[in-house]
Amino acid sequence: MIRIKDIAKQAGVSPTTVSNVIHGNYNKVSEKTVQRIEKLLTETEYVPSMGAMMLAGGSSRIIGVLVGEPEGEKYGREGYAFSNVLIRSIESEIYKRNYYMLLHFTPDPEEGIQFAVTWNVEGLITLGLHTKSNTMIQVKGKAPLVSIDTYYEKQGIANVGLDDLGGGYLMTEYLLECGHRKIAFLSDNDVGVDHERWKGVCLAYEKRMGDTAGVRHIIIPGERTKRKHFYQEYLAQIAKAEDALFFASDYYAAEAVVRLRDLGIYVPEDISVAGFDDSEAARLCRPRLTTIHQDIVRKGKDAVKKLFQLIDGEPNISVSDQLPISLVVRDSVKNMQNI
Amino acid sequence: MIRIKDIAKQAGVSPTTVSNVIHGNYNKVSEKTVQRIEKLLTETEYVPSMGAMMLAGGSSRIIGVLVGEPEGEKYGREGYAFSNVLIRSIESEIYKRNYYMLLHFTPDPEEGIQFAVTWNVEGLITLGLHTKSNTMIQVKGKAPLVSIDTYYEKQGIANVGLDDLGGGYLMTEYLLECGHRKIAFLSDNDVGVDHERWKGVCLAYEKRMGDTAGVRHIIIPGERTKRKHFYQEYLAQIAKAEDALFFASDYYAAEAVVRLRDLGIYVPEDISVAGFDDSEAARLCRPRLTTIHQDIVRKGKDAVKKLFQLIDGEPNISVSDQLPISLVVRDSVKNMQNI
DNA sequence: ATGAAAGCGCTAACAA
DNA sequence: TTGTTAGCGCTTTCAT
Repeated sequence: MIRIKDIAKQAGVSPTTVSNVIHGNYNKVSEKTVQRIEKLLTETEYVPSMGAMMLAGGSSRIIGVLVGEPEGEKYGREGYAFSNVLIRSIESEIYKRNYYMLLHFTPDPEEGIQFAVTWNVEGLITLGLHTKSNTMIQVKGKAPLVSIDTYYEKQGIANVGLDDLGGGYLMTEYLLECGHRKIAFLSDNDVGVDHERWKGVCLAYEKRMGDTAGVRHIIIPGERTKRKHFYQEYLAQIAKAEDALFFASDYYAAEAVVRLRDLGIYVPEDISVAGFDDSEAARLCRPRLTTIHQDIVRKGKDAVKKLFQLIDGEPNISVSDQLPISLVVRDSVKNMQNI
Repeated sequence: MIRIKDIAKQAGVSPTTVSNVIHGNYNKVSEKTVQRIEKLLTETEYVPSMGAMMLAGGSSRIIGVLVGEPEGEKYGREGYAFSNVLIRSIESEIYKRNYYMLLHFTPDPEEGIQFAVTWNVEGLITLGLHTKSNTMIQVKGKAPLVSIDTYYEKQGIANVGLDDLGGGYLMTEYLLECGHRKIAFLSDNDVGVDHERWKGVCLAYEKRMGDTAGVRHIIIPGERTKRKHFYQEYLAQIAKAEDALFFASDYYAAEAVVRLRDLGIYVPEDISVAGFDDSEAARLCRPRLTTIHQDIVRKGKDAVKKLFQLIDGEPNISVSDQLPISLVVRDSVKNMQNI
């Protein structure tokens, strides 16, 4: 391993000068020395020792990314494609800034804090953690924190999320336009993101119909096999009672389309189905899913961007971003008006 | 931040003693002191400074995980569910051993090496990297390396993979049993994993039929929209020419089922389709996919296990592991014998 | 069983 | 513009 000291000796200068060149403090070093040292740096394939940097400078160049798994095996193991795209996007943005991503999966905030302190992370991004957990990390940890898709009572923690309420609203508005009156919103919980979407559903329905009598929220099991049993017991009667089923994710919607078909109920002829996310599942499903589009890659990018604004101490940072959503009309919702 | 020095002062001992307690060198410290110090350690919520450890001890407790993206947008963005499950499994195993996972996405071996050296990683796991890239990292990097799903000309680099050849063999054997004679194997490349699977196809076919005249390998585009165009142009005629289509992944198989249906070709009535992986897509597809099962979580676990065997310098480590596969019969392959 | 002291590679305050 | 120096928190030899 080649050290700054070695470079300094070869160049006949002091370590400080080399350090200055490395960090681009060109105003402190003469043109010539810069060139000479930079040449040596590449020739010798100098690589910094992060341990020493962490110790001496107090800067680790590490961004910790904490991923919770609130619902355990939610979506079955492979429904996590969502977080995978997000993680790729986040890592790519972090790396671009010459930082590194230390990734840990845990729902436990204490574990998260310890993780962050141990590595002296310069910032933290969390996803899939509860409101409380994020708050605890924010309070006890000293690193800047940006959460993704979390809602807070009082503003205060930086978050990048979605216009979830708007998504629920937009889809419901569309379903109503298509003539559907009995609408069920199905999700595996009623907090945070899904709660907002449900609020959007109610809002749109009430605006158009004057009340929320025709709409209901059905909580389905997050665990795959439990959900399967739930559907075996209730799906037929749910389908009978509703005009349209609006799911909180495309994955759930695609799965339901298949389960309905197994029951001899066809989408959209017998019942309409809508999803959320505009994921691959929506395009692969037949009928192709009408859904709400969101840009996951951008979510990751924006989270990293906001985190670095926080790290750089920029003023006037918006605490909470709500990325836009849009309606994607495909084939899973029947337009009753055209009949 | 509380340091060893602080603990030492409070306990009235030297830093050395505290360090010994932390590292479980109990033979060097008296029973009493151990207890007193351990109590202090938890009370004060002592957290080690990794920077100092890296610098002083030379051990980073970091495992680098390198993920390549050889095919760019292969599978569309969200088909990466596979690597997501793997990454979770790997991280969990690493963390259990009190190590940490630094994750970086890059197809470039040079970048990977620099990454590893910068952080002085104690070991490296790679997935989705080319044979050459892994070899380069092995040669130039000094950290132990375990690759996943890579094949090498000469043995030498530790790898955890699958019995891919066996998988191709098993499925083809089954397709033949079902009476299919014209079989196409479809994948987006012909190296490594997919090449082995194809070899298995040929082997099984030749064993049963005496030659490989009825079997062919079709390379489909890895990029989603290109694949779409490819199918628009050729899928109908491919379907006409074959009895069964055996895809290198469930994702591709599920997608093809849908595209075929769009063309009015029904699975399995008009043509049989088989997948590989036994992923969520296989269960969600209708008809449910007949496929080859593999245990991705175990793949991750085994890779980490092997890496630590390497790190610990254990003797007699198998260089290359091939995890078992099994045939999962569902509904996408028609049994012609029963008609 | 315990402690003193040197040093890992780097940064940053201060001097020159 | 360049150099000197004193740590950062920890491990590790070597004394005691």
